[in-house]
Amino acid sequence: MKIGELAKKTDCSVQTIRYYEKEQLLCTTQRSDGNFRLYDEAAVEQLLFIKLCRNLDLSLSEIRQLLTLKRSPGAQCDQVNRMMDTHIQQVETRIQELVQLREHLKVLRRSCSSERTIEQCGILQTLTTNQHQKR
Amino acid sequence: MKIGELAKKTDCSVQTIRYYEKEQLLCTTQRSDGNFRLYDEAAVEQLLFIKLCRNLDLSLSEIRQLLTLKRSPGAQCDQVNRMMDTHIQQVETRIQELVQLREHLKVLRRSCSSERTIEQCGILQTLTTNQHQKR
DNA sequence: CTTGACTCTATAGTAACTATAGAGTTTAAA
DNA sequence: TTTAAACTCTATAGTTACTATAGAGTCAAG
Ligand SMILES: [Zn+2]
Ligand SMILES: [Zn+2]
Ligand SMILES: [Zn+2]
Ligand SMILES: [Zn+2]
Repeated sequence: MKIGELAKKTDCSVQTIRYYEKEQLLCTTQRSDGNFRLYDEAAVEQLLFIKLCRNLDLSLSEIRQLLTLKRSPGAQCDQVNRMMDTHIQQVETRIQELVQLREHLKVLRRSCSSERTIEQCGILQTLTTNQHQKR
Repeated sequence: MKIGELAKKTDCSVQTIRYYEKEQLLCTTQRSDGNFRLYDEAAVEQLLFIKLCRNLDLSLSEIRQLLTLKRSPGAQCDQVNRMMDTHIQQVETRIQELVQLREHLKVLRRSCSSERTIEQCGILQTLTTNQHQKR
């Protein structure tokens, strides 16, 4: 199949597929007489694997590692598991950062109501005068 | 004061300050005879304001809008308030996405233990065989 | 008068795409 | 058979908010 069909089957844009090839996530394929890329079912599988990983927010570099690991089926699982653990930890940290941020934003938001002018704006005042003015 | 002192006072890198100038978050300043940028206290204030906004994850474009608004003190607050509301909503959404993602990752992680080989890896199997294999 | 610390501009790199431009290829209808 | 539409190719630039150079100029102290 040609790249357009692969794109449709995997719900992935044509440019993204070419990008993944350049980034070594998909190996270079056969080409037709007219220099069009030709793919088989294995390519569909691989691209779907990549998409699932991206949905888990794994980076392209991490996915590249996973693909390499898949090619040595006798090796131990440790690396895969460690990658997952690290990744989960990062997501956890990010969630906590965002929860804190949300609280900051909500407090700030409460410092203003709609009927004010910019001059009286509680939000802008807080952001401006915070620690460094009026002692 | 020169750019290095401003950088120290605001805990902001010299390159970032120059970048903010290019992006119109800081206006172009006076220059010394030797073409060095010269700043006053107002610049310190403004840069600290920008930093606080960045800590709230506001984009440079949003901050640019806020700075513009600050310059028309008679106008109404609506725009500021609307920007905050939108921003809070985005953070909320992102938190929910990440919480879901975390659950996915945890389930996936549980499908493997350390003593396995890649071939038996529950994680890789799940990612590979998901919907599209085995009917 | 030279050394070192500072500053200047311009350019490239980061991550993971997305969006062109300009050219060639293939398929189908007219 | 011509021609038009639809597809594909490569190469390049843009996105965000910086960071990191290179190569040159400025300034103060010793
Ligand atoms: Zn990760
Ligand atoms: Zn307000
Ligand atoms: Zn926002
Ligand atoms: Zn495993």
